[in-house]
Amino acid sequence: MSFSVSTWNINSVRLRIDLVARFLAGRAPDVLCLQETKCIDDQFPSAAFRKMGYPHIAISGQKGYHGVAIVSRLPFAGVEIRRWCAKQDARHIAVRLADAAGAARDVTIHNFYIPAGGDVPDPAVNEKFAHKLRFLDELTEWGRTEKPAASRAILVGDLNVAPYVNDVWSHKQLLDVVSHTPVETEGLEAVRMAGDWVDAIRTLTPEPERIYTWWSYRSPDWAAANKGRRLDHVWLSQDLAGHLEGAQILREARGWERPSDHVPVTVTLSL
DNA sequence: ATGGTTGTCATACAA
Repeated sequence: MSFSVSTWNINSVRLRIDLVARFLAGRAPDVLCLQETKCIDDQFPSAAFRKMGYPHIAISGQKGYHGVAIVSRLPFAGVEIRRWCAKQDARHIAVRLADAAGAARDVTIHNFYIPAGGDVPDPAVNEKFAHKLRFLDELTEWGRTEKPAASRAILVGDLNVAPYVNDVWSHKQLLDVVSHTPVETEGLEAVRMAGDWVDAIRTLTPEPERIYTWWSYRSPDWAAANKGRRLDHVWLSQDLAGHLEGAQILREARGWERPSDHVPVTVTLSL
């Protein structure tokens, strides 16, 4: 069985439900993980997803900010929502796929939206950056103590860190820019190592090939300038990494009408 | 060195 999971920071699921429909009609992943849904659970467009063939829906929303969701063709056996850094932010949701999911049964999918961290990369003067670093530390501790990737697990999301040299358009120019500072890139690497996760995208496309999943709205001609960053990730537990078949970063979605600043990332496994 | 855009909700804040 071929199993596919996508992750997409949609920057308001209500505003861009037609773009989600276009993506699902074309790519049809088994599971889609969304970040920055920006609405409370009652406002989530569940009916539209059901109509598109995604009847299984797990939501952790909040008013105006953040918000994550997982929509699926395959049924869930359980849903877990965790809170981080002693805040109520909706930045994580996980599902376990049910026996009825066939070969994908018992796969757990964690969907994260790590704090962006504000503009100034100094935790002493920027509380948002301090929060981001604390979040990374908590994730490392989570990986070390709870072993979330001990078996059949996938971690996806907008991790808001471009960890490697060729995950940004200019390593040198972004060393002091939030998302690519050494404390963040080393922090995310610590998270990955502590959990024993495998970076699926970089396994298929190793450095030094450049990979981006996000282009700022502030660049007037994003495609020509191509000043992107790889902020969106798919990580696999070791036992699933051997089943990795392919990946797709849908760059063209950045050029759709009224786009998100992030594009969908899809990984396919042979289970 | 600076300002550039977007969404939500209310005219500020987060990204």
